[in-house]
Amino acid sequence: MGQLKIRNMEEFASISGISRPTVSKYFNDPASVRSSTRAKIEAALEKHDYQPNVFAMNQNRRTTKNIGVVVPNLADPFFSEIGRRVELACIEAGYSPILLSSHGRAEMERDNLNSLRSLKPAGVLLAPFGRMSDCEAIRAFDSDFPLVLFDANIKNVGQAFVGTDNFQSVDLMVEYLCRSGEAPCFFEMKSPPNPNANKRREAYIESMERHGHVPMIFQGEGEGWKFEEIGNTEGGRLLAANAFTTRTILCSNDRLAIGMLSAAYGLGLRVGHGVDCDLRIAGHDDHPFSRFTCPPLTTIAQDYEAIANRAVNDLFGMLETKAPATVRTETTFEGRLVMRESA
Amino acid sequence: MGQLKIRNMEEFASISGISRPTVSKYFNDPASVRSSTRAKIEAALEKHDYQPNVFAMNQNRRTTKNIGVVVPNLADPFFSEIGRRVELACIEAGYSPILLSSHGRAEMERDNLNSLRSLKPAGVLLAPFGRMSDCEAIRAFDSDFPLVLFDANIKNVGQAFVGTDNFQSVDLMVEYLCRSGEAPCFFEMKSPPNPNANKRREAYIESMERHGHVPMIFQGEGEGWKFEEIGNTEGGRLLAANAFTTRTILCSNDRLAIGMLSAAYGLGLRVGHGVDCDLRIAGHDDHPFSRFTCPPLTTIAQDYEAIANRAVNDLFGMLETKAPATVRTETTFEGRLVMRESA
DNA sequence: TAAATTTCTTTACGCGCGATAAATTATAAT
DNA sequence: ATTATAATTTATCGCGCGTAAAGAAATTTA
Repeated sequence: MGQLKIRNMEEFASISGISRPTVSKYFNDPASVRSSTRAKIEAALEKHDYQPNVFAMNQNRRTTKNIGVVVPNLADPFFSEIGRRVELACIEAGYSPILLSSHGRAEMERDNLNSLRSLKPAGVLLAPFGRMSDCEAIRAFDSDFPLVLFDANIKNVGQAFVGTDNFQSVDLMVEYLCRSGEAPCFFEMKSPPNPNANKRREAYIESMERHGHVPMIFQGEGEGWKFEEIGNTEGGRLLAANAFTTRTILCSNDRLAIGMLSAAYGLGLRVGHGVDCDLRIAGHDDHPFSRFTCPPLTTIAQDYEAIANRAVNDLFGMLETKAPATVRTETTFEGRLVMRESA
Repeated sequence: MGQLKIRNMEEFASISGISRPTVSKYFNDPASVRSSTRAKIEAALEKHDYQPNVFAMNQNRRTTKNIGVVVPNLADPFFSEIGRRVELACIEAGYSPILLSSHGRAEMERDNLNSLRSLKPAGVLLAPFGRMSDCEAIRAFDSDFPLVLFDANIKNVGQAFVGTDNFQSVDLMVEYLCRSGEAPCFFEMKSPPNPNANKRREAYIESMERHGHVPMIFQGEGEGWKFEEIGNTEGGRLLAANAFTTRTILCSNDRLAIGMLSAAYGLGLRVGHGVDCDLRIAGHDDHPFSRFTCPPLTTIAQDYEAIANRAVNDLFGMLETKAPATVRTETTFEGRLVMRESA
């Protein structure tokens, strides 16, 4: 690397034998300069490892290379997984992702968006809380920055939405459960903090009716994001009271199912699809630990990779075409049935 | 809020009736201006919601308010949990945390540190990979920025280290297991990616010998961070082969234990401390899901909150005193035995 | 080879703020 | 009221880079 410290672009330009404005142009877009000068710059770059001052760049550029990525809760493996992929896709595309978690609190989502404002992001990928969100704040943000929603949709907010088709995925599970045994009860939280819960309930009802069954919905008390605990205590209570009307239970998400599996184990109930089993439990999301529950959890796998990539592509598409206000798109990917032993 | 848009500090200063340098001083440290002028500024602030340009501030300030927080893998609940607390503690103290995950790859740890360089952070909190890390890079970073290590220690790197006392915690578990039954075997990965694994093995050996037992160590093949899978396949293989020399197994961490619990379930082995049980399994870390395994996992709880707070305090302490090179401190917190049903 | 085109250099200015010195004013202490 | 001290104003510079305009140089086209 370099012997002398390079303080600024001026110095680097003179060292590389190119004028500063041209060097500036290079860093903005290497393809915008002649290949011979590009070669000179890159030769100098190898010898002297200089990189432009980020703050000065961002202050003066019309638009930064910052991409905000906001998720409701990084402690939830679903979001840490999808956040990870989004982050990497942004880096790949030459942008600087800024990953922010709202730690399960809607007011922090608002704060995060406000923090992002001052970073003048080129665009933002947001997995909103949904109706818990400060929708006004999000809408305002939408009108100021390119915004793409993922995981949870808000009507007419953002230039695009990318997520999983809950109606398809839940129907897939209901169909499988019905075909392989009893029709499933549905277990969820009474006031769920996560946005897809309502969609899944509706999808369950619709699917059950289509299959000629009466929907059977059971709700657990409890607030916040402690799904496992609620699945354990509330689900366990219902199990112990023999409240479920069939011996097959579809949980609104895997974390509830994990809690309920634990409760079933404690009650000495044998979960699985075998003839010697007492009940079947299924989930939704293919949580990273669902493969290792006892028994392993039958669930719906969301296509993390596809969702992340599509969301990023949708955003970058509008960034590059600079399309001001084209049509808002909604893309949903199908869930995949993952058959394991619990149902 | 404001009617007219405020473009810069100059405008805001004139609106609030205070000179720009004083306003600048205020934003640097509100306590540094007289209370009467502070009141004027804050009055204007309420009416016109202005905030200084972050990029201009960071470009010109000697030191920014940025704090880098680098963890090996946000997908691991341990790090997402401790990262979360560190993040919040930084915000509380008026700094801007920048949370970066190295996604399980040591070379990305290096990249993350390099990215941070250009953000001129006031300080950095790093949970390093340990010997997998590019120690040279970390050392170089250490000499350029205030650095505090947490979770995993590297000799003489960083101004401070904060973590859990593995010797105490493992000893606590070994003692409990010995007193309540057989002495434990130790299960770990042959080449573990996480840095505390070696410490825990050594601690196990030391503790076993102190208790008059011969250490019995079993190692599973496998690379990377798929602990559950390795615990499941490799641990399951050892269980099936009846390879463990006692019926009590202490796993190097909870995620391995979770995998092994799943394997034991599949093998029809009854895990627990009851007289009717086939074996006992214990872990380490009090992973968020350990309460919901089947059976619930007996483990060691690390004091996340204390570690996070202490690490942040250590860093901010040296930031404020501007102590150049005082004594390097190492702080370890004790682990707490969490007795559940698995052992 | 000359003309047309692209790319580069030079020059100059602006971005929004931090920092500082000197002059001024407000507050506290005597 | 007088002095000492602290805080503020005024003025001016610097940070590192983006951007624009005009002319020079290199490249392509005719």
